[in-house]
Amino acid sequence: MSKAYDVMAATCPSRTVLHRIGARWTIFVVVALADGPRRFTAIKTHIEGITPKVLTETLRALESDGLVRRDDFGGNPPHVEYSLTQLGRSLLVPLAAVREWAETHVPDILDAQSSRPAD
Amino acid sequence: MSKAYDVMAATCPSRTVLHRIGARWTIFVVVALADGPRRFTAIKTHIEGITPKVLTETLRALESDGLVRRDDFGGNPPHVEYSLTQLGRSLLVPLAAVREWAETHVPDILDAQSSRPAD
DNA sequence: GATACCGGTATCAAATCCATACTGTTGAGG
DNA sequence: CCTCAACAGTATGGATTTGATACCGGTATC
Repeated sequence: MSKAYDVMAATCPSRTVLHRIGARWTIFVVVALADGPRRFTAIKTHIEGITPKVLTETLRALESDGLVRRDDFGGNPPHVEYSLTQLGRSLLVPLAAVREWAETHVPDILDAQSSRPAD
Repeated sequence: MSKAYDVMAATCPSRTVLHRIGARWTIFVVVALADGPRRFTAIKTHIEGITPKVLTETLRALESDGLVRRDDFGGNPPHVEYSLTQLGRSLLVPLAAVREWAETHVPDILDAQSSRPAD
């Protein structure tokens, strides 16, 4: 079985995909939507420190990639819900693993940053 | 077992860690080193389109985080090898999954980008 | 002498990110 | 009526990151 796409090739579409995933806030947003739909403000509150501008951009990008769905319930005050699509949920699997890795290995990295490399 | 670190907390060190992982080229470099040590130029060639400046920065960052080791064999022409540390190899596991996801789901995303979102 | 190899730097422009303030609409409180 | 808050964002302008391109030193080879 040969691969149809190779992330290392400059012209491969998978490169674009990976860059999107690697965008600064993508992983946070996807993980934030892991437990179900959330409203804009809820996401913003949940992901501490994200600015509305960047959150909007990230959500729009994820939406156009088909990872996130935006449901506007209209009315007032505005009511918009964001949720992961099927595709988004499938991405959640590897991203949750990355998040877990990050939370698990914080001490190792803090350690490495403050000491001489040994390994 | 409760979590010691929470990526969603603005002040949590895991946030920094995750941002590093999410840095534009980190995943490419880590994956590029998956099969063993490589020299600077080899990495640069392998990851098409990365510039030397960015590669240097990424490698230095990964090195200071203890994910990559830099071995300088001196001599001339220069001979420097980069390899994953134990910690780096452990990160490879989730990152390889992300890479795989990217390569697998390219069609879905291209599709979503060109059509109206339907979920 | 000219050129290539290797592992990077230097320089400057462009894209992205961040902090902060502000918008429009409507309902509630006074 | 006037003011304020809630929600989902925009606008602005500056800081940070990224990227493109050129260049460096030392050796070996042509």
